[in-house]
Amino acid sequence: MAYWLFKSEPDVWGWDAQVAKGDAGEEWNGVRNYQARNNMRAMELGDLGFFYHSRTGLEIVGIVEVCALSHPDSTTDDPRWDCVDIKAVRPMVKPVSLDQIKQEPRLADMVLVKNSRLSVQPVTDAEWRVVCELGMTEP
DNA sequence: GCCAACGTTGGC
DNA sequence: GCCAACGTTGGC
Repeated sequence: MAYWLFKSEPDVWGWDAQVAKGDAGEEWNGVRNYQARNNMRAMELGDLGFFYHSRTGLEIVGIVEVCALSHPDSTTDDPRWDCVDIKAVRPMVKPVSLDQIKQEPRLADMVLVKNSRLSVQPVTDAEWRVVCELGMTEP
């Protein structure tokens, strides 16, 4: 069981859109970066991830679950790209802002801080617990 | 809206 | 296989 972080611009695909998809979930498509793709290929059913709003918002707003293993990305014919499906699990009771994350010493090594451009990132168990604590939600 | 950082592309 | 040029991302 591993933890991840998914980034999206809320204007394009935000938490509300994800919630609207319900338990069926939705393809996390459109990723055209090898590192991000490889992270998705490593995911297992039931893995959890944070849902982060980039550009506008700059905060972790909810928790999602991987509900389909990596498969071809339906938005392209290019066989290089595939993606998992994710579904919304629950919102953060209190969204966790990038500012908070940067100010929390225990989160200093988060990929979000170190390599903010990677759109699908791994999160360690320890980081997961700290962010859940800040977000006042169950780990 | 700007621009630094990063990833990808393509000519050599 | 190198690296300059280019495109994209995302915090500010």
